[in-house]
Amino acid sequence: MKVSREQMAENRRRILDAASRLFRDKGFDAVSVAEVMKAAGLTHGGFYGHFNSKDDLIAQTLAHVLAANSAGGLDIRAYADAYLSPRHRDNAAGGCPIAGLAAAIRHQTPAARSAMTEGLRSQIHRIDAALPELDPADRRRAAIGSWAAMVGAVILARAVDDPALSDEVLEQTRSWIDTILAK
Amino acid sequence: MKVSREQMAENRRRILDAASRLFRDKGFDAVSVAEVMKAAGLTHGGFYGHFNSKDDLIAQTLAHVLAANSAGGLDIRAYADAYLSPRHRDNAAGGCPIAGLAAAIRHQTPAARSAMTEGLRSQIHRIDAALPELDPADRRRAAIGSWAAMVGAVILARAVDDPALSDEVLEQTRSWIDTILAK
DNA sequence: TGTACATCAGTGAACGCGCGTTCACTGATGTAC
DNA sequence: TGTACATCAGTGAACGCGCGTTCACTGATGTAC
Repeated sequence: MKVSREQMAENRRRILDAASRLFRDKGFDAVSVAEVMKAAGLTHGGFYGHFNSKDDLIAQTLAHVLAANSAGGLDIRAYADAYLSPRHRDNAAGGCPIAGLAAAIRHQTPAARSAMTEGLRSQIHRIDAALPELDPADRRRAAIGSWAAMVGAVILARAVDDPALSDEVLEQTRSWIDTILAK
Repeated sequence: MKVSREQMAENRRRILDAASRLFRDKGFDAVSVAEVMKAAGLTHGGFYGHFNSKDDLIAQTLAHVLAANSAGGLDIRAYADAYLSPRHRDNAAGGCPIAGLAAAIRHQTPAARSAMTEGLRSQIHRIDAALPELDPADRRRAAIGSWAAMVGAVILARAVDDPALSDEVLEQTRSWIDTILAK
């Protein structure tokens, strides 16, 4: 049955939020349209009233979640600590969409790639802005280098089945970045 | 028709080589068993004479390709240059299986995770051994930190649709690692 | 060494299943009067 | 403000397709004599 305009807007938001968590948790391919709609409290048939296709959902979900994650300034030390924590590693569904989905973007549509590119650009800019003590050239290099290390460490820590090695990857990367940024 | 024992062993090797390239290029889900067999010059029906399932193929392919990629010592500077080159970024099919597949391992079987864990362990050890000028604690930290940055940079460079940003991610990460290891 | 035949790697049609997508239908919304 | 009705968001059955997997069959291999 028809619902009010506000209800429809809220349903759309719930679909995007559910998709965002499910995609980060299980990957694009392993999540079905029906699963997303069920998690949003709807049935699968209504999906195409909101999106043109699953690919469209993927692109819009990325834009949605990357916008939400790129707000505000940050304290680089505290940010790296939280990013490289076991808590973040174990919470892919609610964690950084770049760490969770960047590797899968290669096989997605141009719209999805474009959303990821803008998310990465703004994230690098945020980290750059959080390193005021460095001069501009070093700053950009440190922003990109430390961000690559953070993303790589979380991906590797999540891939590994040995908890000790997984913890070590996070801890050593955190310590490495700390040491360098403190130099 | 039946083939000789040597031919069968070669067929098995060709299946693993084809799977290794296809998985790195397109991901586990996007490659079908039939596609792998065709790339190996066989038909899909014979697949189950070599492997128990697609999951079994994935696990054995990982062990196969990670073993091939972990042989020999390395010169860290030259290795980082090649790893963080546009050539490596653009050659996922023939490139590092950790950069190409680590993020997808989370959703695979325990056997596949275990193969990836051993591959990562041996790669960290190789880099560690390539840094003899550092004392042991710094060495391990530098090995893990720089490896995380290399893997992260290649994944990010492959995700991005802007060639200039993609090149910059590689170049700045290379420069960052160089600067640190030269300190 | 030569021959007969049991073995078994590879073939290709067929299966069942889950997926993305479509569509006829329902009934609450919200507008025209 | 109240009423009649056109609109349309959501429902759930159904579709077609590609996938992983199975299986009866083929014919070269390699062993027993």
